[in-house]
Amino acid sequence: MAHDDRRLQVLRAIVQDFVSTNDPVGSKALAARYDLGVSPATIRNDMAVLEEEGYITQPHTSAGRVPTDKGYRFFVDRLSAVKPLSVAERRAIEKFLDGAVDLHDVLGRTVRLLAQLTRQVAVVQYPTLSRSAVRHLELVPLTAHRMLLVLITDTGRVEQRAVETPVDTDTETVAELRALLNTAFTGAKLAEASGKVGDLVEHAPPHLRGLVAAVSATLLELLVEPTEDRLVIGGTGNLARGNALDFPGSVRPLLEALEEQVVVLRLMAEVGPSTVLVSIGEENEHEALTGASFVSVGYGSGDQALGGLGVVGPTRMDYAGNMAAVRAVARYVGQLLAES
Amino acid sequence: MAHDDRRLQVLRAIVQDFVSTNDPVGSKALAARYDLGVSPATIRNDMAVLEEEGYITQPHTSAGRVPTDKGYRFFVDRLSAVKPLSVAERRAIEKFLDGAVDLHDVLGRTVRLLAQLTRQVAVVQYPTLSRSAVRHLELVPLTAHRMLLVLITDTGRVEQRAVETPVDTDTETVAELRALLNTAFTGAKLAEASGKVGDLVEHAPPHLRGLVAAVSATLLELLVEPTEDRLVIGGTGNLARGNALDFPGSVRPLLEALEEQVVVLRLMAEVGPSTVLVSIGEENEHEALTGASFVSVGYGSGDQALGGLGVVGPTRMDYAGNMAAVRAVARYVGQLLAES
DNA sequence: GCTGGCACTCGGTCCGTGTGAGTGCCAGCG
DNA sequence: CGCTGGCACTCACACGGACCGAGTGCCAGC
Repeated sequence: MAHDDRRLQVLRAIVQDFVSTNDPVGSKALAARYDLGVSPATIRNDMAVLEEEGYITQPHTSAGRVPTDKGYRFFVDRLSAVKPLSVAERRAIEKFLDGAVDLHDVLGRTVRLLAQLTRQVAVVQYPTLSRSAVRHLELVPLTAHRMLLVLITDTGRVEQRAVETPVDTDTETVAELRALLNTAFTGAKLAEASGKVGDLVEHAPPHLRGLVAAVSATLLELLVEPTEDRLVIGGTGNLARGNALDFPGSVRPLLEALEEQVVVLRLMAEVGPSTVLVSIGEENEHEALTGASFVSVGYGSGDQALGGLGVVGPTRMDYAGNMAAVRAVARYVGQLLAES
Repeated sequence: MAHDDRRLQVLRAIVQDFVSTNDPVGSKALAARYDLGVSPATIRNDMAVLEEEGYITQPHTSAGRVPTDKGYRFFVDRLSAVKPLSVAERRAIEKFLDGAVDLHDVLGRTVRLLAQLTRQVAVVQYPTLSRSAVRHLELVPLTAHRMLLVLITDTGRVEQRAVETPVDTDTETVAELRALLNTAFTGAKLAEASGKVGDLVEHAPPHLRGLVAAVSATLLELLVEPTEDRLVIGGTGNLARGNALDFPGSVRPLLEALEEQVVVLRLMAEVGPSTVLVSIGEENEHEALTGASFVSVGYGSGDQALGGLGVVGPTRMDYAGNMAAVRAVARYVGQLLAES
């Protein structure tokens, strides 16, 4: 019915207006700024219904309406068209990311780029180890009973750990060990690698078995642990930008939650490439994020994400724009990593 | 004279009181809380003098006094005793830093530790490459004309860069090249390494010369560039903690300056180990930091610093405590890196 | 089912007042 | 000569009432 239809247009207008002005929006202002073809009084009726249904609310009696989390959710799911990026923006992305020299640099540029495009806090996850493949394993002898295990993945990540060896080793043994490891693991997805470890130890020549076991143990640690703790964050200054109203209490818990990383990583765990995930206000499990929204997407060349990236901002954010920016950046990053 | 002496005690009391209460401090409160042995009226006279000399100021006519940057400077230089850390704190430091698995982890823990101890924003610089020594150089063939150069330093840093080779290479050539590089560079300070590059190219066997040149060029890049862009920041949530008065405008420019990294790195460039550097308010060159103070010190085993670490906070901070914390943490980090 | 009119609500702002912390100055005291 | 108590003065800030205007809900009429 034209009836319901207009009501949704009213909701869309409210969201758009509130996002751009940060003022609760009243019926009169709506009628003036958006061409809804009806009078303020009619809009008021629609607003009353929308409020009853929980899509909007009034901060206080004589103020305009503000979208609720539910309102934003509806807007994101049903009312917002994907906003294609301008040519200039696409070019900016390319230009910004080109010339990155290594993974660290790529992610650093990415996070700055995202923060700049969206004017929000940007987060970028390092490529998960479990979905990367081993490019090379290197052993560097430090002392007779100590060596450094270096893992280089096809996504450009480099991880390292010291290994205490049970027996003294000479360079020759190390070379042998290195060859053994690389034959076994090079090219293997890290997720599969964990499975191979047992095999390897079993089939290792007797004089190396102890060493292989020690190194494998460390390698396993490498595969499991650090997936947790790698996140690049940027644009935190944007939190202090908008109206103080954006974040009810203060930005402090939010900053702390971001530094925790775990919180964000858990959110990112759910994203795949191609589908942009939007988590709005109260939908976020972590308390510190209940006043914020999170827009994220996975990046990676294949169908499985290597990692996630996204932005965090007030629920009052430009969802369409941020979703577009996040998706576009993820696509470029995916390409970039596939190339290298 | 007892005269001047008391005036300095008054200044010290003002700083201490203001730091802990965040209220401009009046003559009466001073007389009550600190045992200065004189009446408020006398203190008022001293305060008038201190104000004339520029050590304190009144926010407005009928308010108490607040230290100026000059006042803090005097306090730091002449009035504050180094506050030794409690045994519990020392133990906490040890406990917190032990169990770090690699450099990234060490620095991550350090920054969290510092932020927690001081309740300020903490910054930790990665060990400068130029003062580290080469532990190992690794070449990983990617394609026939592309390889990855990995530099591992004695401080645990790992840097990598892709190298486009002018000619196709096979594994044997790569092995030869690797051996050549490691004989030339292993153990060398990176600062010296730059000098050796020319020599190496000249004396390289003819069939490798092109390769050596290409790799060396990349190596040089590695030595120069990334010293700029490595900084770990933590505890930014602490900025939003204290009174809003602490940072006049907002915390935004400060957050942005911190993300810039360059600003902080320039400050850190000046620090050596053993001497704690304190930069107060207007003393900071960068505009965004003029409302903040910066306490930093170098860390490293020898007499030259491998890098710097420190905290950033409002000029109204506990200088003695922060200086002690920063120094203690730097000492532990230095030890930790020397061991590994 | 839309519209214009109308009474009502209530947060924000402005303004005048009171209050209290803090000051500077001064005369007197040890 | 320096310290002290007293005193008049200043001024930010909190409090409270009045006013204003945006916005609402409701209702009768088209």
